Amino acid sequence: MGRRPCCEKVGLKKGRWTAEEDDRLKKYILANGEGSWRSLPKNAGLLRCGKSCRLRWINYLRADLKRGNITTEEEDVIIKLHASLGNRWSLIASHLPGRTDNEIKNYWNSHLSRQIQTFRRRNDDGDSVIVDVARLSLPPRRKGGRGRRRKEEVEAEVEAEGEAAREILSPPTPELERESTVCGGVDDPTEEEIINKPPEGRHDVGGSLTLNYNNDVFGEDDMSLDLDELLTNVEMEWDDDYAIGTCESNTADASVARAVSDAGAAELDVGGDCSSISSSFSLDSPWNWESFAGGLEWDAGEDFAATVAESDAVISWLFS
DNA sequence: AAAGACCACAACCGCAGTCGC
DNA sequence: GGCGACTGCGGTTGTGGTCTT
Repeated sequence: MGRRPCCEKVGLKKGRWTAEEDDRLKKYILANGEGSWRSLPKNAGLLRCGKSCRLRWINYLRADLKRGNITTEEEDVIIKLHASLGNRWSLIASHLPGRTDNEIKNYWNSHLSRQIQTFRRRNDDGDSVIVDVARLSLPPRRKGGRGRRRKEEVEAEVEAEGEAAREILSPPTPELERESTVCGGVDDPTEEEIINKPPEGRHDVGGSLTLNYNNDVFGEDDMSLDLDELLTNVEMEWDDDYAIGTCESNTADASVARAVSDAGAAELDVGGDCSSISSSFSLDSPWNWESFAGGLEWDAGEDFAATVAESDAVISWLFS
């Protein structure tokens, strides 16, 4: 026994909407308001499924939709939110006025995921435990529901999620307690080398960092999240305009994204199922571990108090 | 100029959450 | 509490336009 179709499909039209259908739907909704999608097609004189009408209105006909390409700023927001929220397109869209979840989903699938996939590397012999720290504190997904939610409910949810998103976008910078042997055993480049070296070529940097999370949620005093594998091999490739970060990791779902600000600062995001770590640094000066760690920011979720107990890096510069 | 490949985006489909009866 | 109706969401597919050969 199959599922009952969402609406009677016999005789219903599928495929692209015509201008006349758009006009009819738009006029009906402007006159009668949204909702009652099941009965809407019949009342509006459309040979379409109610779901199709809803999609058409939400993704195309609504007056508050923003047209045009996704801007760099919007792309930045999408990358950051996706690193923390995953494929929760509607939630991501709620932070981009005038953009729909479908639009963002399409943009991600056709642009961003490919970019990121290009720089993603996997190490098949990894057995690291995946701890999705950032997502643990998120509210559960809400799906469906009959009728409209009360306005207060919606506002409260948007506000709560907005707070979370703001924290993700600008997390507090933790105080780093660096050990004295940060560059142990490896010769740093001289100041002259740094000054004279143009921001191009290849900088290979190896480092490790351990973060300890005080975790009351799991009833453990101290849950250690070892990021050694995550940051074992970070390679920076310089371009005229931006830096691209790649990361080799045993963590199955670690990913790296890049973002560029107008000021010329680059940002390396290490996201995915291992919390979210990012560091900003200027392209005007050569990249190094100190500047990366100095600008280190992360989002550990509101239920977690994150402290850096140990930070340890072995650095090597290989100028090509 | 034609054919095939590729890409972007619109639209569809099925699942799942919530509500009213 | 069970069930069906309704709706929102995310994955997937289809289609038209553009680019490449």
